[in-house]
Amino acid sequence: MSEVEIPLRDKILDISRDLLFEEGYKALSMRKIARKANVTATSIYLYFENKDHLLHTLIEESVEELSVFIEERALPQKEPLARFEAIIDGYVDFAVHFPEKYEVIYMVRPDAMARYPKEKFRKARRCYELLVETIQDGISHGVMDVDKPVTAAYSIWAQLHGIVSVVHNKRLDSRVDSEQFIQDSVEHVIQGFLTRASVT
Amino acid sequence: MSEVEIPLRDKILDISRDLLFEEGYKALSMRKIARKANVTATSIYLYFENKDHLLHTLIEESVEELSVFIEERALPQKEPLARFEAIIDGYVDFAVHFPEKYEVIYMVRPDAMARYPKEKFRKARRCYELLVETIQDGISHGVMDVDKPVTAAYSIWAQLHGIVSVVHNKRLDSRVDSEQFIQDSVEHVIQGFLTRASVT
DNA sequence: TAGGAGCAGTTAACACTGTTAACCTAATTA
DNA sequence: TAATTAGGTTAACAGTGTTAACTGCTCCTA
Repeated sequence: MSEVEIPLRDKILDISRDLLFEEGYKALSMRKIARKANVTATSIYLYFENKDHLLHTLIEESVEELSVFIEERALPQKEPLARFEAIIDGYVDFAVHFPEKYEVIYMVRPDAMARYPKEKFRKARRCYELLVETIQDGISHGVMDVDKPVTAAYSIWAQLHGIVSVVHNKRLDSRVDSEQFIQDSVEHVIQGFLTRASVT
Repeated sequence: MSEVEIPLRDKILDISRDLLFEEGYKALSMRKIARKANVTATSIYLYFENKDHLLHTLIEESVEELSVFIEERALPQKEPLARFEAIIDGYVDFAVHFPEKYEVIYMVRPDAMARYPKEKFRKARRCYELLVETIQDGISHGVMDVDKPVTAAYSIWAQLHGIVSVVHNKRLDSRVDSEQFIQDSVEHVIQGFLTRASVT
């Protein structure tokens, strides 16, 4: 078919991600994926235990990419404030530039996640722990004002996800520019955790 | 069967909500609902156009209850700060005390929502607008420090939802007490929007 | 060079899903 | 009494995830 033969496993993942993003979770079926890959549905089971595992693999892939994306931006920054901002910007930038990958992470509901191996969560935690450490650093440098870094980190992820969701789901007031909305919101999130002294 | 004959429509809604909460979205089927109601699957179609509409009704019901719950606590408060706290506490209390109703609101994914009539969103907006107004009030009273109330309100919902989700999905570190976590987080959310002068 | 192992895919089938069309029956109304 | 309607049923259709059993085909070894 194509010039370069893509291994079927990767082809299935690509097709699944596209279908998931375009038609949503409900419309995703093994047979539809197979049809797009010019293959029988049963062939998918040669590479994935079942539909859930296929989705988990997709999630895991995206989480890994998001983690790398954030770390690439954050780790070079040595100042706690700069690193803090880099983490947040990294998260939002990833969501804006790769919506189909970002959405996958949150698209599949926890009920399908029931069998999701606990250990896999660790990967998602890598960035979370980086954020916690950065906040702790910020506190000792006197630039951040937070009581409980662990709680604050949770709140920040939730806040960012909320901002991104509003834009992705097009729930924004039509008069509001989405670029501007994101920029303002992110700025607000950041400022909410700084000491008064360090506000620019 | 039962002493008091519950109308079938209500019975279907109750059974659906329970099944949805206990077994998740994926496991919810028309036939299973019908079986629990001692009725045929097709009977459900006498009261609901299809499965999506049944779920939409469930969501709408919960959104309405949440709105009433919040308004009951917030409207009596006339001071902007007290009302601000009442809205936030109301939201979290509802989520903690009626998890099966709260979860329904976020359980069904936007792809099933595609056909969800735009007008229905207004109801969800009632409390959102109350929050915006309260923030604006707080600003003019000099107790709140927010640039864009509209954006801030979005952020607050997202933040609260994130906090609640972590607890509901039992993703919390086993050493962390969930009651304490909620209390600390909420406090942190609130403090993030106050002027330094008004911090207790 | 023959034969077996194993890879990569297939076909056929099972039990289950949402949904529709056609039908029945008992109560209410004209 | 006759007609209509409300509230349910049965049977069927197309589509779903998943399994067991099969087919070619390539490669390694005796």
